[in-house]
Amino acid sequence: MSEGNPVVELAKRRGFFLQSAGAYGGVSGFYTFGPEGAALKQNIEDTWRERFTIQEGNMEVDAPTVMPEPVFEASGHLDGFDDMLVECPECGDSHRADHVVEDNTDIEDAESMAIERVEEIVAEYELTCPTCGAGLAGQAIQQFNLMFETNIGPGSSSPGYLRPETAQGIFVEFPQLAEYARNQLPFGVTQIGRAYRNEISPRKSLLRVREFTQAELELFIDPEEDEPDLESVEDVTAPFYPVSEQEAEDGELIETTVGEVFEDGIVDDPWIAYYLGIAKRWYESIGVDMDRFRFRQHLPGELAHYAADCWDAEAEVDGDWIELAGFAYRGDYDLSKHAAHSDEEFTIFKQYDEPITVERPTVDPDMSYLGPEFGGDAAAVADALDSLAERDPDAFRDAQADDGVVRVEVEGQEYTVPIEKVGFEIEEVTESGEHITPHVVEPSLGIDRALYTVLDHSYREDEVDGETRRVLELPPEVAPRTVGVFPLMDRDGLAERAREIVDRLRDAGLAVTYDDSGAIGRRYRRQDEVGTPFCVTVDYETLGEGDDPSLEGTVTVRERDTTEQRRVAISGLSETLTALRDGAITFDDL
RNA sequence: GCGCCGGUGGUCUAGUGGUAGGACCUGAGCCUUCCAAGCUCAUGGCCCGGGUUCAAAUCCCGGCCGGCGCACCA
Repeated sequence: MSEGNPVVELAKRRGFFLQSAGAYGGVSGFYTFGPEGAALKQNIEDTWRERFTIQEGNMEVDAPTVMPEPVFEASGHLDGFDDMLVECPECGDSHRADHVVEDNTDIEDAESMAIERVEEIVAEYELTCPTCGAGLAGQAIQQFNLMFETNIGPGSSSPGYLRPETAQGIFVEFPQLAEYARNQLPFGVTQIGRAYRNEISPRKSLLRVREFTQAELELFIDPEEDEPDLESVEDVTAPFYPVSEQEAEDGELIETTVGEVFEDGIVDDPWIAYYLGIAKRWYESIGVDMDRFRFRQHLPGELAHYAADCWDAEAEVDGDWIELAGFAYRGDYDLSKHAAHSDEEFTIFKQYDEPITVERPTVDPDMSYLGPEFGGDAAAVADALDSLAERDPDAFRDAQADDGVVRVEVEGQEYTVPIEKVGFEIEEVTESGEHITPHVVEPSLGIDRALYTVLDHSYREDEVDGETRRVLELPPEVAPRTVGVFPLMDRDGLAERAREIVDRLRDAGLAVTYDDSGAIGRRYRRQDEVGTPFCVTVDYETLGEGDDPSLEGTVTVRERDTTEQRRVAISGLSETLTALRDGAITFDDL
């Protein structure tokens, strides 16, 4: 992934990705996908959509990348994404100031404190640099927010942020999305889109960037009722790296099935297990090497505070394990947050099997009395009576026996209401169900990292007659183009015939490239480098002018990985290539 | 953000205080009946700004970008 890496060199040279705005010196952490990369990325997204949206019966949305500030107040990103950095005056190292405080004092949750307060604490406790031990008192703490900030409309009265994850765009629309799902759990909502994080130090090519594409599924479930179809993935095998192995001296990967890890309690939640199985199949299908892939459980310290359990999909790239995806059980954290901060309900009405009858204390205050008596506070008094009835119905019974008045407190002031003006009753009501806040299961994937991993894992170098042959062994389904069409030579009508074939194949919906420049071998090599799985060559036999007249109307189809060739009739060529691309047949079936 | 190292055509690189050469790639032509063959020609470059100097791509300073290490990665 670093400079001098042959995969990065190839990616730049052949148009997979390049650093953006190079004409202006470049900008760190932003990449442009070139023609090959954009096609590859689109194909990867299409297969994800097929697997996680269509096959799962979920619905896809497309939310804005800019959201107003309250959304991120509710989600916790406004505070949680704010880092406090303090720089050591001696050694120059920067550290998280809140971590320094929490690690060296009894103070907890320094993260949520004001900057000034943390500065005071650092001075009070005479805290020192974790690296060199120099005193940090008096050092200014710098605020660094990972979110890109902007303004919505003129002026700065309406701040907005570029979303740091796509998920919030789904959560905030939950009330309407539940309606679209006819208020039936479970339902899943997917989104593929850009997210933005103003990283301090982007590194390692496409693996750590400031703008990236996420593919996320938010599955809303009833935690008491809904279960995944685990049977459909129980035989999927994958390497698992649970906490116990990570903490062991000689911990190792456990190669086993999804069914087993769930049975053994290694993966606690059935939904997480289910999506690990789905995701493993998908990563394999797009060309991630399963010998360099694993599912790693989050260590206790890594877990977000609301997450019961979390697993990452990881791939080995250049000797490092990088995170490709996270699978988290988020509980009702997200929906509860938005319910608390917004004016909407983020619940689903869940019907009981049988309606139940309950006794419920109610009040129906006489507003024609309360109004004149309490003026502007009348409504608040009525509310207070209402909640008192729910909380402590005995207060009303006592009032009847006692002095005949009910006492409530509104903003510190006591009000007394005659019991006969309260309208207190114990009602028998029939309830057919209750409002529940669904729990969220979230598989969240990084598309750019998947793309980079696929490039890295599919790259191969062969020696052929002393020459290096570079090949991207991309699965046909995701390759930027499915087929290259060449005339054996650019004369004698071969090129014209080849162009006719290009048109036919494109009409059939295939991604085709045409090339008649230079020797045929060079053209094969060009396609090898960008991962085109098949090449079609028009030769003299095609025209009926070769040694074997029976081959008229046929072309050679060459397979990238073996460089073997088979003759195929032009009449069935588009069907054959489509079947090869979709995996309906293999090259050996020809 | 800190430290060290670096930045020459699309890619990989040589090089000097007097404005640059190669290889590959790419394009045109010739040749060529299946895996980067050959010949001819052509396109294309010293990261940006400032300083020193008669003269800077070269030396110095700053910036930008990259690699590595540290920190960060909710």
